[in-house]
Order: sequence, then C-alpha cells, then structure tokens
Amino acid sequence: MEYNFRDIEKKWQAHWKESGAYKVSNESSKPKFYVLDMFPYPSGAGLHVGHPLGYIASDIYSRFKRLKGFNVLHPMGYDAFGLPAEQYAIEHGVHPAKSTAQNIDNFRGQLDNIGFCFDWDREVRTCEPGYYKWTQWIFLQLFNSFYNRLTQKAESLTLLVVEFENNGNAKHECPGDGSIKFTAEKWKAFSEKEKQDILMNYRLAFCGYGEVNWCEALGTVLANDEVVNGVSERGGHPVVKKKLRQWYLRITEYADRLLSGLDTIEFSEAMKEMQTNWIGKSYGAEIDFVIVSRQSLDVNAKPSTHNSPLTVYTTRPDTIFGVDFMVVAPEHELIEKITTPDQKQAVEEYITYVKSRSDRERQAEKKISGCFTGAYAVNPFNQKQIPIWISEYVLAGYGTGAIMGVPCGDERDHRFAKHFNIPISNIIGEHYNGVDANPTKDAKLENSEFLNGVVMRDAIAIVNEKLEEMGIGKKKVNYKMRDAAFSRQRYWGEPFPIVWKDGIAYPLDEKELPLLLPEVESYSPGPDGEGPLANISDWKNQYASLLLPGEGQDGVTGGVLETNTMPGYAGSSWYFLRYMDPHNNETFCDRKVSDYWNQVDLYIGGTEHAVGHLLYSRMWTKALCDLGHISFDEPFRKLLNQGMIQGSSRFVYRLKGTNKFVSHGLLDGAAYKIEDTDPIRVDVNFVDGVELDIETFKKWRNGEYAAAEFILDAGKYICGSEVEKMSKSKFNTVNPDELVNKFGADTFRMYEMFLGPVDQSKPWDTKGIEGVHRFLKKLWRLFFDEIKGKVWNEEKATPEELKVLHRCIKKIEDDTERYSFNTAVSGFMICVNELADLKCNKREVLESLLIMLTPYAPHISEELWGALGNKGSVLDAGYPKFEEKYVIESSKEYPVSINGKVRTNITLPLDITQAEVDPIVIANEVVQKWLEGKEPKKIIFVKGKMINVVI
RNA sequence: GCCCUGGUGGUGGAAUUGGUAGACACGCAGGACUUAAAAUCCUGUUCGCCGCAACGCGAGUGCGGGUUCAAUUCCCGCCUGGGGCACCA
Repeated sequence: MEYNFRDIEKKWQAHWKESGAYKVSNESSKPKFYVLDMFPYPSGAGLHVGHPLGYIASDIYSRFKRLKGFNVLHPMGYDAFGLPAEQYAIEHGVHPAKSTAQNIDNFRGQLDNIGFCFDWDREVRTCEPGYYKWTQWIFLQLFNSFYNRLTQKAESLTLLVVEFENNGNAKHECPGDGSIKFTAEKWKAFSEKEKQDILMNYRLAFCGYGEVNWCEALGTVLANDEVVNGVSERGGHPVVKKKLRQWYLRITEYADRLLSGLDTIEFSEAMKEMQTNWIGKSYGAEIDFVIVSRQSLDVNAKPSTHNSPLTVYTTRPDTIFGVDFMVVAPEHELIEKITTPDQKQAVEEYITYVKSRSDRERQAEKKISGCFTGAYAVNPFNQKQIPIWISEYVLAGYGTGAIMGVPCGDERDHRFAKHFNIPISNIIGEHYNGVDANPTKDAKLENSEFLNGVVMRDAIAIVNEKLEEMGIGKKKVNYKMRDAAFSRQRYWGEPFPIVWKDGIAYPLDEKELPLLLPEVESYSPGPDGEGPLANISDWKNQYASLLLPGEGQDGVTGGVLETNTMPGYAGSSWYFLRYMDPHNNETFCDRKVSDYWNQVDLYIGGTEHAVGHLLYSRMWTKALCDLGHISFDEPFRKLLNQGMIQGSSRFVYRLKGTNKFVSHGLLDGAAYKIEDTDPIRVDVNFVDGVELDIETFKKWRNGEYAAAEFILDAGKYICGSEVEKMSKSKFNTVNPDELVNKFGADTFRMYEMFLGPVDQSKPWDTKGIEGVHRFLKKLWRLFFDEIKGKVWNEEKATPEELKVLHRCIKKIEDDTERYSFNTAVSGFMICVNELADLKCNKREVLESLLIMLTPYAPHISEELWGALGNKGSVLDAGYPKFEEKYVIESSKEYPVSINGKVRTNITLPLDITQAEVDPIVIANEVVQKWLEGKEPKKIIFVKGKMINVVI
C-alpha cells in the first residue's frame, strides 16, 4: 500500500464538504477564536504560489486552535471592487461583474485544491448588493456624525445642531475650517445652504476639493499606478494635477486615538512605527511673517507691505535667527500676490514644471530646483529681510505649505542654500562645520540676540511665548496624515447614497439601500472629470421626484445622485464584521454576534497594507464603536505580517543584432560582454535551477526562438537570474495547481511553510519540495509497507520512543504557537526520522503524531487516523498533552571553551554547582594542555549552557 | 528623498537573540539494492592548511570599528537586496 495522495486528498475534501466539517456556529460553549486572512483581490491572473503563504499559515493556526478546544472562525471572501476589473472592461468590453465572478470561480477552485478549512457559507464579496448595502449604510453613519473633541469620540450630528442652536460653535472648533465662528443667534439666521456648508466641515464623511491626476486627452482622472513618468500609461498622454470635488473621511480627527490605540494591540514594532510615522504627529509653532515686495518693474520703487502674512509651520522655532530663506509650496495661494514683476515669468514657468510632477517625484528629486519670488519676509525680532523662494520639495498638503529655511540646522535647507548661493547664518557656533548641517537641539545658541547662550531645546518655549505675546505665532500640533480621499471618478465601486440639490448633499434614507450600481453602456468617463455614472441620466435622476428633507419647508425635489463611487478600501474597512453575520438583512452585523466574536484574534497579511487598509479599518471600527454599533474599538488584536514571496526571474542573453544566445557564465568580458547582449526573460518553468531546457525554449511563444543558436558553457546553457516581484509579465510566476497536482496539497502546504519564516520575504524556489514529499512518504511507511501492508501495531512504547514523541509535542506546540511554522515542519521531520531509526510503528506514538500533524497536513492525517481504526474525525481529536517526565535528562554534555573558543566537551550532572565544576574542568586533559601549567584567570559556568575558561 | 525591513555554506534556512554557528531540507559526491530505471537505504558535504586517516590548527554569519570571559545576537559608521510613500489592491 503506497501513499496515494491524489485519491486520499480528493476523498477527504469531498467528505469534509459533505459533512460540513468546517461549518462554524455563532453559539458555542467553547471559547471563541477568530483567525482572519486579508481577503484577496480576485485578479485575472489567478493565484500564484505567493498568495497561499498567509492562508496556509492561518489555516494551520485555525486548525491548531480547534484541536485545542476553541470555536474557531476562519472565513474567506473577496475584495471585489476595483480598478483592474474596470480597466479590463474598457479594453475588452466585459462587464466587471462578469469578469470578477469568473475570477472568483477560478480563485475558489485553486483555494479548494489546497484544502483550507474556510467556512464558505460565510463568504463575502464586496461588490454584491447584499454586502455594499451595508458599506453604504456605514458611510451614512459617518456622514451623519462628527468627532466631538470634548468627549474624544464620534457623535451624531443632530446633537451638534442642537448645540449650535443653543450656544453656537464656541465649544466645538470647526475641524474643516478653524476660522468659522458663530453664535446661536447667527446660526439660526443662516440659510439652509449656509448651515449645510458649515455642517459639511464637521462631518466624518465630507465633501471638499482635492487634487487628482488629470489626463486631458483621456478626459479622465488617473490612479498613480496609471501614471508612468508623468504621462498616462495608456496612450502616453500628459497628466497634470487638477482640483476636483471629492469625498473624504475625516481620519485626522482620529489621529490621536489611532496612535494611542497602538498600545492596546499586538502589531510588530515595525508596523507600529510605520503607522506612527504616517500619522506623523509633531509639536511645533505657526509663525506669521510680514511680507514685503516691490510691485513695480522699477528697481528703485518702494517695496510695499502685504496684508496677509506668510504663515510657516516649524518644529524648531528656536532657530528663528538662523532663517536665511523661506520656501513655499508652488501651489501656495500667496505666490500670485507677492511675486515681483521681474520674477513673474520665471515663477510661472517653474509652477508649470511642478504641475507635471507627482508628490513622490518631488520629494525623491535629488536635483535641487526652485525659484525666487522677489518677495521678502521680515524677521519679527530683528527686521532682517528674508528672501521667499518656491520649491517643489515643500508640499502644499503639510503644515501651512510654507517653511522657514535654516541651512545650518537642516540638511535639505543646507543643500538648497548652497545650490542657490544663499548666505548661511551660523547660530550654533562650532557645532556647524560649514560642510554639513547639524540638526542638534543641544547646542547653545549664538548670533541669536536675546537667545544667545540658551540651549536650543529650552529656547523653543521661550520663542513660542514671545511670539504669542506679540500675537504673531502660536503653538501648534501638526499631523502629516491627511484626511482620506474617499471618492473615485470610476464605475466599479459602491455608489454614494447621496442626492445633490442646489449644492446641498442629502443622504438617502436607509430604506433606499442598497443604491444599486446600474448597468452601463460604456466605461468611459463623464463630463468635467465625473465618473461613468454621470452619463446615465436615468440612473442619476432616479430620485428627482423624491422629497428631500428641508428645514422648515415641506421638502424639496429634483435631486441628482452623486456620480462618484467609493474607493477600493471602503468594502475592506469593515469586512471582518460581516463574516460574523453574513446573511443578516436587518443590520450589518447583529450586536450580539459581534459581541461574541469580538476582535479578530489573529490577522494575517502583508505589510503593503501598513498605512492604508490597516489605518482605515481601525478608524471605521473606532467610529462604529463610538456610535454604539459594536463594543470594541480596535479590529485586530494581533497582526502577523507574512513576507512576500518573490519571483526569481531567469534571463537568456542574445548577442545584439544576432540570434545567438550566450550562456551567462561566458559573459565575463573575455569573449563576450554583457553590454553586447539583450537580456531576455524566459519562463522559469522550463529552467531547471539555472540551466535552460533548450528544446522547450525553442518551442516557446509559438516558436519565436526556434532558430536560436546557443553558445554553451560546458555543454549547458546557464541563465542569469534576478529576484523581483512575482508577476505574469515577468514569466516568473509559479502556479500552485501544478505543484498540488504533482505532489499533493499536504506536501504543498508543508513546503510553503518549510520555505522559511512566514514573516520573511523570500524568492520562490520549487527545488526543495521533493524533500517534504519524501518526509510524508516516510511517515506513511511508519504505518504501511509497500509489500507487507499494515505495519503499525499495538505494542507498548519504550521510554526512548516516548521521549522522541514528547520532545516533538513540545516543539510543535511551541513553534506553532509562536508562528514558527518552518521549524515546526523540521520538528516533524526529526521526529519521523527518529521513529524510523527506532523502528517504532506503535499506534500509541503514531496516533499523537497524527493529531499534531493535522493542522499542517490534514488529508494524510485524516486518512491514517481512520486507518488506525478511529471512528471520528481527526479534526476534533484533542491535542496531545506534553508530559515533562518523559523528556527529563539527568546530565548534559557541556561545551568547554578556552578564551571563548570551544575546545572540548565534558558531561556533567545537571544539578552540579560551580564549586564542583571548577576542579573537574581544570583536571581535564585538553584544558591542561591549553593552560600550559598556568592557573586559569577565571572559570565561567553557565548552568545548562556552557563553560568558558579564561586564561 | 523619506519610512520600514532583510543580508549566515553551492541553495532555502536553524540557533525561540549575548553562551557549542550551520539543525532540518535541497543540491552534490560516493556506496548498497536492481538486468536496468524509479523508489528506498547508508556515508560524506562551511572554507582553508597538514594528513592515508584520526586528531589538530586557522578563518568564518554583508563590510569596517567597538563593548564583553563570550557577539549572527548589543553599540557606532558604511555597502547592499526588498516593501511602502496617500487613486493598484
């Protein structure tokens, strides 16, 4: 009887499906445990071997917890709205709903092959009306709420309106525009439109204006991904930034709670650091500078003083006397007013240049660029005139969009000053060497008038106080994080349940949800940068006769639907809640059910979501909690980041202008140079290691290379290789289906784990999979012999065998618990190797081994479990209990080092003391040899570890 | 540019992070079984030196310094691969 994995896996997968083995109930006497994967976007390319890495890890952990007696929720679904499906539709005319459904079917088939224990009855798809109804509903909750800074939580907007009617907004500073101030009387006097405009500045989901990548030729807004080197990926048309009306989520109001919440959850320190840096809380000051500039071409004309000051944000007000220039963002609204006539043209040209550049390009640019406006800011303390420049490295979205340049203390400012020959003032004496800026806070200030001699750190408060006295500055907490853009001018996303009438956004009534996405004829954009929905007048006017709520009126009609759609992260911000109660039509998730399942106990996914999805879903959870819909305000108790499986691409090298391919090893410059060749990627699936299968290559791509000639190295063609992202276009993807078919799901699962630590990125290499497959065959032979058949027996286990078993129990349990799945697989191998060496085929030992193996290789475990005569499923067999008594040793072989280098070993009893050790060590022959008759300076004895003799 | 992260034999990795560097696999080499192959089993395998071998010696965890009885692990400075940077998901 041999290990026939194909039949075994098919049989048990069908059986588990039929018996509902993975169905999870919302009611159980067992403790709950919620294991979640980041759900996939169902792309047309299907799964490659990188996708299942996290799913296998979570599957193992779920099964492990189940064996340990938990009621485990382990669901799966699809993040199904998004740009790629829409692009596919534009190119092929296939409706996104259709291509998405096909892709999902394909994914599902691939996932099923691997034998996951998902409860598929709970599947969610974010693009289905039954799901996005509740995405829209949650949007309305955010729309109808504001963040009460006094109570530090989201509250209903109706409470705010009552407050305005009684007290105006004195207690509630307007987060959208701090300059909005009004009394109760004024509030009551406002028109409906004025009131609504003010309320929009408070809403957690609000409408405003923001910059997008605008492609005039395509008449559409482009995602960053669709812009390559400043032009559109499709067609290569120019792309500029343009302001459009956009929806936003006021995530900045949650900045502090998103920071403090990190203390309550188990994310890696790196992840917490990334989120902290993204939020970017800083303490500084805003300082107003008077601006003077000459508004005439006549060089002798008197400069005029401007009404509006230049407001800069700085974290270092202490360096105020070191300011040698100001830099404002090219988008800054003052530029137009302050630029002098002689600088006008240069400034305009520079702004045009910047318009074509993305924020990223602007920050990454090594070349320093900028333009002088001709205007000056006046230092309030010594009246020094400071030139005002514009430069792309200052972004409009952060702080006030203007900074003060202190070259001696800031590296970027320093480079800027050097580049434009701006004289550098030194305010830190010997701490500045004239070559590099020094960002210290510990130097004593010089050339700083009333601050001379004061340590910079202490000067900050002094300057702030003075500025406040003078009424030209105030302390300010700033965040790098901006409010989250929440609308897309696209088709394939959730429609907003919002009706516009006379510039007022009216929310649809809940009973109108879901607001269905209509069928469209074409996916091309609507007019003026609107999305495709703007072209469907029937759809957008469907509520034209609906009575909209109007203050003190009978209501208004004639509203037009919002034609933007929501972004991809809308549906993924709350999906973990829907899994709990996926079929509920009354609410997004029954409160009793969410109280039971509560937080996700283990969330597994890649770091690429560090600052997107993981911040948004944290915010949504906090808002839902504040509004009383759920009882917890952090969604994920523990996050495990899986590493990325990279592709290892293979290259062949064709001599330029020929059809000759040179083996990689020969490109050392002796006969051939790599520069004389065109490197061409070849499909990794016909390269064995680095050796090319020439015959297959010749047949590849319909015989494109059929006539190729090869210059071989020792009879072989050796390919070059490079590690990069796994992608179809790079011919480096490996499909799990083929591996599962060849080796079985159990082998595949264990091999993915064996590859290395789950949280580490690594290139895929199929080569080692044989070793894991051999291991499973070896395990099988502990039960069945090809010739003899059954070999397992009922004999009693020896102490030695029990030692092997219990060492394994401890190892597997510890390793699984700490997500060290690769070492656990090695632990299984060691155990099976040892049992084989001991010729142990005893049921008593093997049975426990099978239970431990179940999370990793469920099919073979279930099969052998049955073969041992067990009635029930191994899925619910109790986890074996580790017993210390079987593994206790009485002595240990200590390594003995001389000056830190191991020279010999001595076996000593475990309970020995240092005093007893010393003479034994000194008496040792090898130690004697190294001592050469001298006394050791010191003998270090670390109990249970090692001995070191210092000579 | 900014933020995060990794670098250990021919290869993936181990050492649960101050305490025997290279577990477990892959690959490779040699051998057993076989008419043969597959499968399986056994032996060896960090590098260098001496040697028939055992033993022994030296070097060694990206590079250069440092702390320590002891450093893959801690500190400082470099080099380099990967991920993210706000409309891919």
